[in-house]
Amino acid sequence: MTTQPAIPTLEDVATLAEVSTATVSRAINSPGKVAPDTRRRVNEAVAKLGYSPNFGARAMAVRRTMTIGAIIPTMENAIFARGLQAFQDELRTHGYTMLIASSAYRADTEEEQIRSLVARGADALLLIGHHRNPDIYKFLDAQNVPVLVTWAYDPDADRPSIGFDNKAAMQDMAAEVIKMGHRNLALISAETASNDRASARHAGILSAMHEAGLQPDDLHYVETTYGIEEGAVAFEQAIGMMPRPTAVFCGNDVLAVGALRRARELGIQVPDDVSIIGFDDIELAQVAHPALTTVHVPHREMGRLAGLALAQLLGKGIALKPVELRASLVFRDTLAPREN
Amino acid sequence: MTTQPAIPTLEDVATLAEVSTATVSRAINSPGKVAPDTRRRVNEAVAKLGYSPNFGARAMAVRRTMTIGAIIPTMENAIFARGLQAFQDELRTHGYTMLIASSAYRADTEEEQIRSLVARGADALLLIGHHRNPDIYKFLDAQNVPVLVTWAYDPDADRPSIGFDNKAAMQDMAAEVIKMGHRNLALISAETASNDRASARHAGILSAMHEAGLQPDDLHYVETTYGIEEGAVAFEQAIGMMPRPTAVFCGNDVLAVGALRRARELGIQVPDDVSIIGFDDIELAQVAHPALTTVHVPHREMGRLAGLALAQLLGKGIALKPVELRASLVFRDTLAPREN
DNA sequence: GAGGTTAGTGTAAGCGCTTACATATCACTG
DNA sequence: CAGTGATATGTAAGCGCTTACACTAACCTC
Repeated sequence: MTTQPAIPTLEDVATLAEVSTATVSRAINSPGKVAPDTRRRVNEAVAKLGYSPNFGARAMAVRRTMTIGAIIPTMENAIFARGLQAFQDELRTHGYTMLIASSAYRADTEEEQIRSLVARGADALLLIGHHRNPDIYKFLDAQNVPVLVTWAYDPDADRPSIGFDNKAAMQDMAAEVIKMGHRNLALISAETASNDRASARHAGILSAMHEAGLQPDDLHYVETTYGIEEGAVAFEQAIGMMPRPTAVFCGNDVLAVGALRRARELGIQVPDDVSIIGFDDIELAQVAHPALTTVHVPHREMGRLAGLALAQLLGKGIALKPVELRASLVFRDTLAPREN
Repeated sequence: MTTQPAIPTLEDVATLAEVSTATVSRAINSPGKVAPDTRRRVNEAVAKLGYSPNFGARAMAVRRTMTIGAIIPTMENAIFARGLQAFQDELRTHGYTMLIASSAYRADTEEEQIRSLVARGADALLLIGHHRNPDIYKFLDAQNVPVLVTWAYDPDADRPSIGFDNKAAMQDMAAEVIKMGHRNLALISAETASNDRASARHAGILSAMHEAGLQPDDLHYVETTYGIEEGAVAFEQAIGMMPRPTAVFCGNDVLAVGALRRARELGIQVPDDVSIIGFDDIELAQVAHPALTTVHVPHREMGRLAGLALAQLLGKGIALKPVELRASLVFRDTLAPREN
């Protein structure tokens, strides 16, 4: 059994290139400060040894990582994928790297992930939604890690957010649905325990109902975990309630697609027998058949602006400012007026 | 303007708790070695200061990170999400953390990501597919970072893989399709340039055709980038070729769903006018209408086994062994016999 | 040709942590 | 009660890197 060859370090490179470690460091990080010939020798040594700088050591010496952490509730089902992609692309143009973690919609896991990303030296964090344990915000302050909230917008929260008003968006949609004559409504909501967007969307419907003079009790409410199958099960439950709903709101498109499928399986016509409304406007919404009526979220714009804001904060010290984006209603084929 | 409060370090905790840094370190990492009373004092100091250990410094001192890197081609569309989730879950039970990066199906980006994860101290790497620049494998050897390949299986490759035989799986499916009477075939393939799974699937179809006495020329071939819309466009192209194909294979379910949609838009009946076959069996496949006939990939099992293998390698020095899993055919509603 | 730049390089301290080793206590044991 | 072992803690070196500062040599400038 041969002994492991040691992993090459800066010093090994320096020895091989016959220069000091300082020069190697400079050759790598600011090539302009080094004579061309020296640079060449260093590069050759790097290549020959298969040298890779130790990120941890570097981070320790310069005291920043050029890394920004993002924690999203889920990686499945692409709800956050598009926005994150834009976020990452934007960061990249500014020289930052994104580190990503997912919390499975659990507050305790999210907290763990926050601590882990901070430990890994994230220079800043992107978080989804405002609501979380105040202790963790205190911790972030102690660690001096700035936080930007997205997928939500609340100018009054103590952390800046770049996003849209979930409640207002859903309220607009609900108002339209009510205007079309629907009176018996249902909502299949994602779990609201640690998801302030879900509660806001719920509140939006209630608010629209209130404006239209409907009673909160007129809304059948089913709460379920995330997933297509879960949406299907919830739909079956909702459609069985009395009086039977003529319009079923879903907290997100994934649940809506599940609902749509189950409706088909039950022989219930959409939108003739029942209307189904989603939220998010992910790609799935267009592919579904019939194509889903939903609330369009400006994923890419949100991600891009968030990346820009954070890069500018870190790079130029420009403070984070709340930015409100508009969600819009997308009417496709799953919503129809209620004939009376 | 107040000056930034310094970020608390081990030493700050030590001072506050009136012990040495060594004791704090022990109190945190092996509480059993520290007197209960001391431990309490340390914990209080940690909480009070909002202390978080510096991961980089720790990694440097212990020379490992308990972190495993995974690089997947894409985060959109959830193809890899389920497998990765299982991978992560398994790693977690062994005390490892997963770091994830996506390469957008680009070889150069993947190489960058590999270097970045290695720099960050990944103790091992999970990679999709065997094929990549030999230099990068050399680099990984120099850095002494073990690699496990997945989503593919090739016992003859010089790196161990845990996955399935893409060619054989697609060949099985193609044989069935041919047996059903289809003679005019088309394949909408993902880009094969840096995607050995895509080429293997292509090869599988050709192989089945060969067995059945068909000519390779009888397969219309369209290559496209990843995405639902891309699948739709490619389908329109494929269906216009002469002789008109009666069965269209797709390199993955995402392309297949796009094809399905375009077929509907063009008024082409599936499976009466044309059969459409996917690959992967992601959730989307069941939701599509008609439900997609596809090749089921054992995502979860693959992820779990990969995680286990890596954890055992790192923890107990158990060498990685290639493991072949079986992909299976799932017949749903988009494939029908060809009436002659 | 003395004085002043500038470019290129080296020396060494220090980033925050772990851990081998040394030391100090204390409770037994025979 | 000297000797032993267990338990708890401290001291200090070292992990791989960056960078302030110091130094040298070459090149101007007047």
